[in-house]
Order: sequence, then structure tokens, then C-alpha cells
Amino acid sequence: MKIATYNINGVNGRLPVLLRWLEEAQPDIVCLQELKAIQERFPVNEIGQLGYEALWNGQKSWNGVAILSRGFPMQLVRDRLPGDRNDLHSRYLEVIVNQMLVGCLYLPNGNPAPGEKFDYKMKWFQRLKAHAKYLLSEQVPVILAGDYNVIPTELDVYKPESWVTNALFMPEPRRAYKSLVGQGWTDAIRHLYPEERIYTFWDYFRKAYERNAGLRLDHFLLSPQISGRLSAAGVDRHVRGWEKASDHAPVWILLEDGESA
DNA sequence: ATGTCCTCTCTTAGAGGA
Repeated sequence: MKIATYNINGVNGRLPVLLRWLEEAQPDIVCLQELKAIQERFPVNEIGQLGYEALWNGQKSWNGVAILSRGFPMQLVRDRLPGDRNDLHSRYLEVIVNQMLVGCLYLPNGNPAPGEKFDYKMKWFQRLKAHAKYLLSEQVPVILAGDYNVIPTELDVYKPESWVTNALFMPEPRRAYKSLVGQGWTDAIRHLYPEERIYTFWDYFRKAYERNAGLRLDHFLLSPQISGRLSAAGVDRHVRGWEKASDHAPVWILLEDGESA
């Protein structure tokens, strides 16, 4: 089965792009981030016409996450990251689908750093690590997919030196990501392509896409109970070149069927 | 500093966020 994650950067503003990509890529399950739409304005009918059911968590103006599924019924597990009742951002959604637990996440950007936003990012990261550790303790197939807003290593950025003071690449979030993965997760893209420069985001500024001045921000983390089924992964980078495209490109993985699936 | 593009509003221009 094919599972994808895509920071859509405005699900209504980019709906033609999303529908075109869904028809072309034919994913079974999709994690979306940055809906930028209130709950009532999620385009459930247009997406439904392509055969997808959806669960989503909207918010006015910012953030917002959704999970789409075609042919595999979804069961909502949670629509908040545990650990802070006062955090009202819509940045996390977790479902059970096809005997897997899928978490869709949109980690805070954190800029400018230092500052309140950076502090919020790091707190959110700590909560994610705590929850991820709990999920690993369940010893079940888990996929944590989304926009982590972290450039993990120098291999994941076209020009490391120009990002050293940015919250996407500062030592603290990079350490947090490394420590998260170190709990026992497999970074799917990096696992299959240990040496390659692979980007998932190209800034709108300064013709970044045309220059391939990209970043790898969108990641799939797989628990040990599912990582052995990983057979392929990639980035649909051409989608970034479409008219009215998001600044991110869709990222996908292929999984072999599970024993009882 | 700048660049671009989304959403929302004290709306058709500017602010805030990324």
C-alpha cells in the first residue's frame, strides 16, 4: 500500500493541485498539513468524489491536519498531542487504519529563534517524543508522518551555512529529531537513500525550485513492527513545479502487505 | 534585508505567518 504526506499550504487555495496529484499518484492513505481552513471549510465533497474518506482537524487561518483513506476504514484515536491542554493549535491527528496506527503531524516552525515561537516548538517536540515513546511501547505498526519542520543533517539542505540561525536547522531541534529517531524509529527516506540529497520543500523566494535550493522537512518515521515492510519511498518533486503549487512536495512510501492485512 | 504566497480583516491593502 502507498502512504503519502503532503504539506498542502492551504487546502482550498490549492485544491486543484491536491485533486490532480491524488488522481495521478493514487495513494491509499494521505496525511495533509497546513489546511489553513476552519473545520467547516474542509473540501470533503471534492475529495470524497475521488473515493477518499477523511478525518480532519481544522483551525482558522493556520495549521490544520487531515488524514485521507481510500478503501480502508479509519478509526479516530486522538486529535491532539497529549501533554498540554492549553495548546489549541491543530497540529496532530492519529487514526487506526488497516491495522496500523498513523499519526499525522505538523510540528511548529519555530522562527524567529530565539523567542516564544522557538520555545513552543521545543516544548511541542518534547511532547512528541514522550508520545512517540509511548507508541513504541505498544509494539504495534506505527507510522508518524508529516512536516517536522526540521532539517535533520547537512545532507538535507542545499546550503547549510545559510540556515544555521534558522529554527529549522538549529542544533537544538536537530538534536531533538535525532533523539526522537533514536528511540527506535526508522526514517524511511534516509533508510532507503542513506547518501542522497533528497528535498521535500523549496522556498517560494528566489526561484528556489528552479535552482533546486531545497530542504528535507517532511519525514516518515516507522516503528520496528512495520519498518521491515518498507519497499520503496520517494518525493513527487514535479508537483512543486505545478501552477499554484504548495512550497512542499508530496512524499510517499510503499509498504508490503502485512501478515494479516 | 530581501524575496513569494497563503489567509483573514477594522477588506480591495495590509498584517501575520511560513
